[in-house]
Amino acid sequence: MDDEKKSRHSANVTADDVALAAGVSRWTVNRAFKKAASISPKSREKVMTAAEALGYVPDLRAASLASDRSNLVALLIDDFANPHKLVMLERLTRALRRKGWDTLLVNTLDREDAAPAILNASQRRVDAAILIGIQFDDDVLEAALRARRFKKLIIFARTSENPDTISISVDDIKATQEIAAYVLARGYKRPLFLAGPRTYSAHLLRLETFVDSWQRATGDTPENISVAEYDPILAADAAYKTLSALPPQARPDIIVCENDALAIGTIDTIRHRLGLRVPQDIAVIGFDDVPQAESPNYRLTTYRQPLTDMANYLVDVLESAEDIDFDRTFTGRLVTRESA
Amino acid sequence: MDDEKKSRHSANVTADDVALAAGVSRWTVNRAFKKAASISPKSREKVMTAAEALGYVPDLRAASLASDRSNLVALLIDDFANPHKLVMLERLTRALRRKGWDTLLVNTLDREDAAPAILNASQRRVDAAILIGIQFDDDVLEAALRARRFKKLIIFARTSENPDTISISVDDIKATQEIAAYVLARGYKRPLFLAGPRTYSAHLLRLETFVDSWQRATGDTPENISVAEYDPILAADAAYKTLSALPPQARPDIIVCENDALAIGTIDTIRHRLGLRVPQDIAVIGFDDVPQAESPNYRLTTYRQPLTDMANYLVDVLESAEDIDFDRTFTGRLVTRESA
DNA sequence: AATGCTATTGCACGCGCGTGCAAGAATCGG
DNA sequence: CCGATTCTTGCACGCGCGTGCAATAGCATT
Repeated sequence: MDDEKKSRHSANVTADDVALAAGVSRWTVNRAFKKAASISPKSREKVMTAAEALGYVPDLRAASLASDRSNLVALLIDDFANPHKLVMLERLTRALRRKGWDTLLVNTLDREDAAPAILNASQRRVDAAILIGIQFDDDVLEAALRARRFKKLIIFARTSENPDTISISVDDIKATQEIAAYVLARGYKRPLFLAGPRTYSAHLLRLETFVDSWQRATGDTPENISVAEYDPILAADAAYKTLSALPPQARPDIIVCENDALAIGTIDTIRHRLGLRVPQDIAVIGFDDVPQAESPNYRLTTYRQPLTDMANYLVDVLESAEDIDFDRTFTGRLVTRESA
Repeated sequence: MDDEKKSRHSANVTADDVALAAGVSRWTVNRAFKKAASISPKSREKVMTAAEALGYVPDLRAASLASDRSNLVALLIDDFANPHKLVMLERLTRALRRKGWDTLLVNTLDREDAAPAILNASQRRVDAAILIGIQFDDDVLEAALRARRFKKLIIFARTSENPDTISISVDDIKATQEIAAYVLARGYKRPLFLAGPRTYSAHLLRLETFVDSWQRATGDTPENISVAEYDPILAADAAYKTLSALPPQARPDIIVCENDALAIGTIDTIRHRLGLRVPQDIAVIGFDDVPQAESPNYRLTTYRQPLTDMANYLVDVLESAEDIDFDRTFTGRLVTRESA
């Protein structure tokens, strides 16, 4: 109709149009779209029908600009090899969306692009950044902190000693102690710990805790090996190399893996390349409880993190305004299946 | 300093502040941040140093609002079980970011929340929506189309007959014919096709093509079974049920799977639950070439989609303004390993 | 019917930047 | 050294909505 006023932009229907159609002011229109607004049921109804007819929905960019609150978080991820990340993405996006938050997915795998990507997210004025990657401690984390626009920087499912950071994770020490106790109780004698990259101190926690617990209980120091990435293929190779070099009587009777990705690669290797049985010849324990762990072909004993609770807590943290110390660890549980 | 004018909002440093510090106008400041802007090297430098000192970066929300171009795409995904999706996320986010696009991750797994989530993305005025899920044909796709704000609706790595949609995918027919020819050439006699959900017509393409090709070449009609989801666990169960019911001489000598997730579950079952060898007793072929396929434990023969090319093409589509028919299929290649 | 109170509504101003054009500065040939 | 070009720069106006307060309408009470 009046396409004069629609100057440059492709005739967007705006709150003004709806206001005109509904016979109210623009502000009433926008109020109709907020749940906790003071508006009479009548006018809300009028507005809504008019809006429906015109195909109007509020523009979140403008809302964000005006309110200085974007309801957007950046999800930084640098690990696309571990299927468990997919589970985390699902849980996080779901929990966030439930409370009206949107998720900007930022790929920081390529270290060159990581800093620009983070900067870019900050230019979208995200309200927080969530890290669910691996190698964040160094450059990436620093870049994220330097782009000082993140009101909150949350490390999810990993501990971090950085004080500028909110860490939401499972209690690794408690978890690993539980695993060690289980291994002991089941009568295993020669555990081997298969760890991920050793570069970052936080990653050593499970390894150290396991070694400590075992030493304390038995006096023996368990062997351990580590791989450069959390990759089942690398785990498979590392396990093969170690195990095939050992005479049968010197073989570990259980391999405790830092996570399920490593555990699955290990099981595959034990069976196919070494021709041994799991758990009869060598048992395996993982960590995370990925979907595959439940498969009849793995039946992996593993430690499940309460991801949903953690995600919900994360959203609570986002919503709360105070600037207190939000760090929190959760307790998961050992899921015992047939692999150990 | 002058915190009077910073009224409600937490003293954001804006282009005006930088302009003041650099002794230029606000417009010059913003020009300095666009690569293709007419600005003298001198003033750009002045602006940049001032910006650096003040910690200024342009606000993309405001830019988007003013220009009616968000440089944001919504990535709709409803499948978090297949690790291949993680690879797709990596490739897509990388290709997009390279050209200045950001990615909004929208979880449409929960059918209840799918429509609101899509609506919400449209309220962020994303420039396009990309679907990389599975069950999109019906409600979700319709919801996406109904939220008529997506300038482009792209179906990635899957064909779609919907005319309002841009489909970027691998040529399934060609690919499956190549697989069928390979199976034939390797001398297999009794193939079994393991398919995914049958609900959506597009998914039947590989199955139908394989059956057709095989019939044409041999006169025989291959058996086929299907599972309700692309889930290795379901595939494992289905394969077990079918194979264990068959006497050895009636067993298929090769199982052609609609994708790698199914193939991996199948291999696990053949080995562990049936105690048979791959490929000597039963060979297996997949589709996608997930990272696991390369593992020494699987060595899966599979069909690799040129994901990077496809992602780059997708970005090209986003950048081009014309409203032509962008549908395009790519040709991948059969990666032969030891599983078949 | 007047009064007092609360539930609704309207509005001025601002959020930070892009567009398109016009004014000003720099450059060049003769 | 001057007028003609070409670069740079500045600016009015608008993008669509939120905030906080003032104005108004609605309602029950006496």
